[in-house]
Amino acid sequence: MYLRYLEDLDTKGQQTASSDELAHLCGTTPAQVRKDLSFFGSFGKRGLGYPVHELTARLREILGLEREWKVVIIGAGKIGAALANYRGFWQRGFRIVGVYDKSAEKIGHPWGEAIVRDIQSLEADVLREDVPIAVLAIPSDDAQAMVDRIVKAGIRAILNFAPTQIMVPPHVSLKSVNMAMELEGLSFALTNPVISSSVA
Amino acid sequence: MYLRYLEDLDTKGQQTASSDELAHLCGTTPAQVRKDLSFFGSFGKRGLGYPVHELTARLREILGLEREWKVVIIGAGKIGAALANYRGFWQRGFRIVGVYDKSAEKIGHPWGEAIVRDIQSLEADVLREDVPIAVLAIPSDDAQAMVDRIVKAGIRAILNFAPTQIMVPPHVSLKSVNMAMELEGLSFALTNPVISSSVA
DNA sequence: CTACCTTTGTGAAGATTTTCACAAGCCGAC
DNA sequence: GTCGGCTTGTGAAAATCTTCACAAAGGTAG
Repeated sequence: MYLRYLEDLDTKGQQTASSDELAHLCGTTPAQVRKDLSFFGSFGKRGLGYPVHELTARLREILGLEREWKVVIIGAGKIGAALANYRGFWQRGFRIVGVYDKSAEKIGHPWGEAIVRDIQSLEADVLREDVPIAVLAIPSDDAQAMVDRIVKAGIRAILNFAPTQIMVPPHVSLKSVNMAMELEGLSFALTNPVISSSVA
Repeated sequence: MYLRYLEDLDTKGQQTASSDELAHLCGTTPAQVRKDLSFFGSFGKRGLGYPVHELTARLREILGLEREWKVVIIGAGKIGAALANYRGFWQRGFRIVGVYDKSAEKIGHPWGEAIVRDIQSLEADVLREDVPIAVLAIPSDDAQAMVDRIVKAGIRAILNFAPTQIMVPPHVSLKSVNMAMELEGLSFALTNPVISSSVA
C-alpha cells in the first residue's frame, strides 16, 4: 500500500514524504507507518521524512517487483478474463504465459492476446517454463484437486478465486479472494450497524 | 466462512459438527471457532457439538442473508462482468438492479441480463429504488468522486475494486478488494521465503 | 555556533487477539 | 442412577499488534 502511494508521489515529483503524509494517504497512523517501514530498515531522515524515489525503489526490491514473474491462469471464465485484461498486472511485471481450461469449446480459441490451452498440457508447460505463480479461477469443487496437480508440477504461489478453503504444503504460498464473502460482510454491517463497527 | 462450510455439511445431511471439525474445514483452531461463535450466543450442546441446520439458519440471520439486497454495479468492464455473472451473488440474495457506465459506446447495450445505463441517471435510480449497496469497478482516478456521489444518493455500503484508498463517512461501510496487491504479496513471499512466513 | 523547529526510530505501555485449560453439561451404556 | 467419554463455553494467560512518547538527529536562520 505504501508503494502504491509512493509511486504516485514520485510521479508528481515530490522529493520526500513524512510518516504523517503517508499515513493520511494510506488511511493509517504515522506511528504505524514508521513501525512498518522500520521492520525492513531505516529509510527516513529525521526532520525531513522519507526520500520518495529511493524508498519506492527499495520497496519494489523488497516485494520482488524488480523482476518479471510468469503466471498461468487456470479457468477461462469471466474472472480469468478480468484478470488477464487488468493492466495493473502487466505494469507490476506479472506476465501471463498461459490460459487453461478443460472445456472443449474454449480450448484453441483466442482469448485476449493468448489462446486457451487444454488443461491436460498444464503440468508439462509449467514444468518446462518453470512458472512460479498460478491464478485459480475455477469452480470450488475442482479447486483442491487442481491445486494438488499444479503444486506437484512446481507452482510455488497461488492466487485463489474459488470460494473454498484450500490446503497447500508449507513451501507454497496461498492468497484467497472471496468476493461473495466480502459482500456478505457488507450485508452484516448493514444488518447490525452497532455491532459491526466494533467488529470491523 | 463458518456459514460456507456449515451449508455444505447441511446439504450432506450431517446433523451436528464439533468445533474441531469446523476448525479443520475452515483452517483455524477449535478454540477460535468456539470464541467466534460465542460472541453471538451459545449455540452448541456440550458433548455433542453444534447443530448444523440450526446454526446455519442462525448465521444467515446474523449476517442479514435472510432478505434480498439490491445492488448496483458501477463500471461495465470485465470485473463488473465477472461479478454480474457470478452465481454466488444471486444465491446469497444479492440482486443486481442496474449496471452503469459513462462511456457512450456501452450505454444502452445489453450486458448479461441487464442493459448498461448512463451513469448520469445513477443518483435518481438509487434514490428511487432505495438501493443500499454499490460495487465499484471503475478506474482509480474516478473512484473517490464517484463514491462521494453515490453516498450522497443514499448508498450505505460499497465494495470497491479500484486499487486506491477510499474515504467514506462513518455510517457507510466499505470493503476493498485489490487483486494487484494480492499478487504482490505472493511476489514478496516468493522473494523472501523466510521473512514472509513470519509476516504471513 | 547556537537555538529552535521538525521528524524519525524505537523501547515501553496499552489494547487486542489467540490460545490454554478446565469446570459444567450432555449422552449413552450398564 | 451413576459412571465415563465427549465437547462446549469461558475466565485467565500468553502472544501479538498498535499507540505513546521521547531521545536522537537533520535542517535552518540568525
